[in-house]
Amino acid sequence: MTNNARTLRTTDRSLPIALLRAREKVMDRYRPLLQKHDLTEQQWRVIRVLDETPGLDMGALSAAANILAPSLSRMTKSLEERGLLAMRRTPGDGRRASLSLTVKGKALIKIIGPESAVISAEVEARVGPDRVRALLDDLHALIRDLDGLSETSD
Amino acid sequence: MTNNARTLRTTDRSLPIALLRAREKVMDRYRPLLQKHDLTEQQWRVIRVLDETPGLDMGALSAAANILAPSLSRMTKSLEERGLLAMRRTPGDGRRASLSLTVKGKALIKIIGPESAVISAEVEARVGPDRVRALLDDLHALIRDLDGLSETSD
DNA sequence: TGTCAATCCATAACATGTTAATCATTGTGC
DNA sequence: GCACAATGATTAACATGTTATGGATTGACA
Repeated sequence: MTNNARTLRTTDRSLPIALLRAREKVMDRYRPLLQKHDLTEQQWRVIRVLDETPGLDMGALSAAANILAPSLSRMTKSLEERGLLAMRRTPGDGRRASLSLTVKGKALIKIIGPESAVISAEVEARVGPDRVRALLDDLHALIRDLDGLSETSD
Repeated sequence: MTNNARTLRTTDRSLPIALLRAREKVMDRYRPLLQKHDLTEQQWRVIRVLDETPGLDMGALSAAANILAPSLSRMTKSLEERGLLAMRRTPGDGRRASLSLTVKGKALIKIIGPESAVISAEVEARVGPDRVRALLDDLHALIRDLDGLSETSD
């Protein structure tokens, strides 16, 4: 190996890689469900967020669903064509768009939601509910601690 | 909202979403470095893994770097063209490929590795070394617990 | 009120994610 | 030795990630 232990970390102890692998392992459980309904995980995220908070604009939705604006533009277009969400210009501001689920979109939530909850319960049962809770808290704490992109201490 | 608390989880308490957001926050710190060297994070992962374990075949590299085989095929082709890695057919088995870094690839590790370690140290300082360690352990435990794709308990 | 920067969104271009299908090579059973 | 399944890698096709750029609307301000 080119490097030694004092410089580059082993991939095994790399935080980004561990987070990626953990996420993939979890998502593997949900993928069959989403596939059954012809949804990508990103599309499902958009729909869920819009269910939680209808009327969001692209910027807010992008932040809430963790999807970059260019991807979101493409996605909303296709989801609109599928009749799952509606997009209209804001009355006051012609630049801004207001997004919300259609009846069909809300119906999808009602169908997939419970099935998704079953999978979540399975994961919790396997990992342990308390450990899942603790992990969620730790992750949110990590996010808080890293907030502010370039505020290094020096 | 269409759902209630007993069915679909709030995006805030969704494990996949939390893992995604945490990962993005961490990666934001590394992105400028990689960009400076014209590498994507995936390319960097491939290079690191090959540094750790030279001679891997596509399947093993795919698993170790968490990159699906089709993506990896494209990437190795481009990385080979850039002179960073070398690929040759296995003597014994004409299907299999053996991948390893070139001198130029190893040189890249020597340059980026220390800079990457600095960023890791910054992240640790911000989050707390013990908490990072605990989080890594928890993530690996999660991965272990979820191993085996469809082994539900019923 | 006309100019100009700022804001919000969309598009472009290329890399990767994802599933399905294909191709080449190897192993198996007969 | 030959058909045939199995294996490892690639290709195809479409969706998303990512940065840079463009277009339209708005807001500030002289």
